[in-house]
Formats: sequence, C-alpha cells, structure tokens
Amino acid sequence: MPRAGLNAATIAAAGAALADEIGFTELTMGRLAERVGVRTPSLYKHIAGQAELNRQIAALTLTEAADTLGTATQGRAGRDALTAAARAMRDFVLAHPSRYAATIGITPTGPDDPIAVAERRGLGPFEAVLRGYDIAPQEIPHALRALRSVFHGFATLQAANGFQLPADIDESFEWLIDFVDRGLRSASIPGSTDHR
Amino acid sequence: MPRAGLNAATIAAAGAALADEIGFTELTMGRLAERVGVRTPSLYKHIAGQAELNRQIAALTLTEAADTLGTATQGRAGRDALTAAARAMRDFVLAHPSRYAATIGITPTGPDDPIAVAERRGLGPFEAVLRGYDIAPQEIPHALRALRSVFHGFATLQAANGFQLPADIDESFEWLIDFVDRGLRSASIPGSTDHR
DNA sequence: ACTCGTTAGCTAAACCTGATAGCTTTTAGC
DNA sequence: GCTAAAAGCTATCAGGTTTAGCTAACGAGT
Repeated sequence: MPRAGLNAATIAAAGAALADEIGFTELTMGRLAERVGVRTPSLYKHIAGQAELNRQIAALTLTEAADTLGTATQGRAGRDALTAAARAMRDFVLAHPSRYAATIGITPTGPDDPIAVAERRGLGPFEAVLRGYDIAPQEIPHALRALRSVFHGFATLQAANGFQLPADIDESFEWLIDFVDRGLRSASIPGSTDHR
Repeated sequence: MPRAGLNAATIAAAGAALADEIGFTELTMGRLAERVGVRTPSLYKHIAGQAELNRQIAALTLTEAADTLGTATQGRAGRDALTAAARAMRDFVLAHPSRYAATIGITPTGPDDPIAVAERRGLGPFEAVLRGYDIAPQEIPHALRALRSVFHGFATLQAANGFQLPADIDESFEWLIDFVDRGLRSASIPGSTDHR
C-alpha cells in the first residue's frame, strides 16, 4: 500500500470540494477518506477530528472569499466598488454554499487564528468600499457590520431557498444594492444619525 | 407504566426549550426522550425522526417569532414600527439562539408547509413597516427581502459570535436601524432607483 | 363492568459515524 | 543498508439514530 501523499491542507481542500458536491451535512469522515483514497482512521494522522476539519475548511473558504472580493473591487470606487463587492460575495456563496456554511458559527481561538486573519482580510474590500462614501471615522465599524449583515443575510437566505415571493431574485438584489448605496450616501447628512 | 400524554406538538416544544438550554448541536433524541420522561424509541411514535423534529421546532419558532413581531409593531408606524420590529426580532434571536438556529437552512416542501405559512406570516409586520414609507407598489417585494436580509443577517452573525471588531454591538444595531430608515426614506426619490 | 382494537410505551438490536489503540509498512536521512 | 518517524492499516469502542416486535394502557361500544 503506497502512501497517498496527504496533509492537512489537501484534506481540507478535498473536504471543501466534497461538501459543495454532496452538501455540508453529508460530509463525513468516511466519505472524505474514500474521496482521498484512504481508510477513515488514516485521516486522523493529519487532522485532529471533524471539528478541526471544519475549521480548516472555514479558513480556506474565508481566505478564498477574501481574495475573490479583493480582486472584484480592485480599481473600483464608490458605488461601482459596492456593486462589484456585493455581486462577488453573492456569486461566491451561491457557487459554494456548503463551503460557506462551514464558516458560520466558527469562533476564532485568538487574533492569530488563520480564521481571524482571513476574516480581517475579508473586511478590507468593504472598508475600501466605505472610503468611497463620506462616513464619519467612528461610524466605520458600524457601517462595516451593516454591509456584512446585508449581504450575508441575502446570500444565505437565497442559498437556503428562503425567498418564496414570486418577484425576481436578481432584481431584488440589484434593488438591495441601490438601497445600501442610498443608505450610505445619506449617512453623513447631519441630523440623520441622532437615533434614540 | 402510565402514559406520558405526549404528541408531536409537546415534543417539539420540549425540544425547542431543551435546545435553548443546552445548545442546538447538543440536542439528541436520547436527551429529549429523557426530558419528556420516556425512552428514546418512544419518540418515534410521534415524530418521524430528527429531521422531522427539526422542522417542527422550526415551524414552532417561526410562528412564535411572527407573533412577537406582530405584537411589537402593533399600533406603531414608520420609523417607530421599524425600530420596534428590528429590536423585537433581535431580542427574540438572542433569547432563543438555538431555537432560531433550527430555522436556518430549512427549506419548505411547498407553499402549504407550516414553515412556509409561518414565514409568510412573519412578513406581515414588515409589510406594515413599509406602509409607513413611500415605496412604489412594485418595489414592495424587493424592500421586504431587503428588510429580511438585513435583520436576519445581523441576528445570525451576532448569534454566531461573528462580530469581532471592538465596537459595541448594540450601537451597531441602532446604527443599522438608522441606515435602513434612511435607505427606505429615500427609496421613492425619483432617479434614485435607476440602477445599472 | 367487560371486551376489544388502537396506540403509546418498552426492550433488543441493527446500523452508522466518530474516534482511539496498536500493529505494519513505507519513506527520508544518515 | 539501517533506523526512526510518520502514514497507512485492521480491530474495536462509544455514542447516536432508527426499526422490529412485544406488552400494557386507554377509549369506545355493548
């Protein structure tokens, strides 16, 4: 029995691909082992267990998503950048729903955790988007969370087939981008932020 | 051995409560059986299996959430209604994180599925909110999806501990409400919706 | 009150998945 | 070539879900 030449990274990559094929909940150590050509217990020579596999897939996915977002917004600004980031994010989630699902509910162990690093990197493109709008510096974190919430929410709802109304989903998404653009443009108007 | 007087509804309710106590992933048929005072296989006399239990909990939760939202927005309009709906939704998710987690990733089997019914009922309060803004009728479905995406996204991310920035989360939420309010208020301004 | 069919409970057991232990073989470095 | 580390294997255990089949409780009708 020759060796398969595995390591944590190749196993995580295979796991991510397999999850996208058969669904996140259907991803088992047994199926993953079969996919990479070894018996189940052999996986544990490289990865501590299912939780660790999950984390590795999440880190891989977040890095991948950050790259995609960065490339999409490269050289764009303002509304163009917003549109590009929004579409790139949604396309990514719809193309890799299970991979994305693996990133939900994961908490980084610390600031040096690859997951935390990738998450921060993924925020970069959104920060760049915000620079095209006139947001007060102390409001940037709030605006970032708003952007994440909006697009994460839409993408996950669509991926979960959660939109039941007859209206066209792509149209709704373009409407959403407009909606966000308007909200951001009026963010710096005096008096519009004195809530409570 | 006297009968326990169980049925699908009481089991689902017990499952929802137990999930909130010990966490959604810790909810097993064995623990649920212990909670309601029977042996594990007895549960299958009332509920087809874990998937069905999950759906029942989801339906229960969505109905409950719809009621809460309805009550919260009762007698309010415009920005007041928006604020009330947003806070009620987030409070609900934070109070019952596991119950809410059971609703994520569930796809209704059809328009008559109790889950689909409850989802539509949950849209009611948001439709009422939109009536307080000057939205063109053909844009209502888009605006509804936007509201769902925003608040579902924020609640999901917060429940998953997804916000890592040092900024205060409650402040971010109030900022988000302002943000949505501004986006909705400017929705009917001519020329602001000619995207692309 | 008695009978009888239905059904909710039980035990036993099959099956699947995650994980560990311990042995064997490959492989890299000397 | 030898040797130690690492990667594969089989065997096995510990849960967890689910089904099969039995028994006792319950409600309806007489």
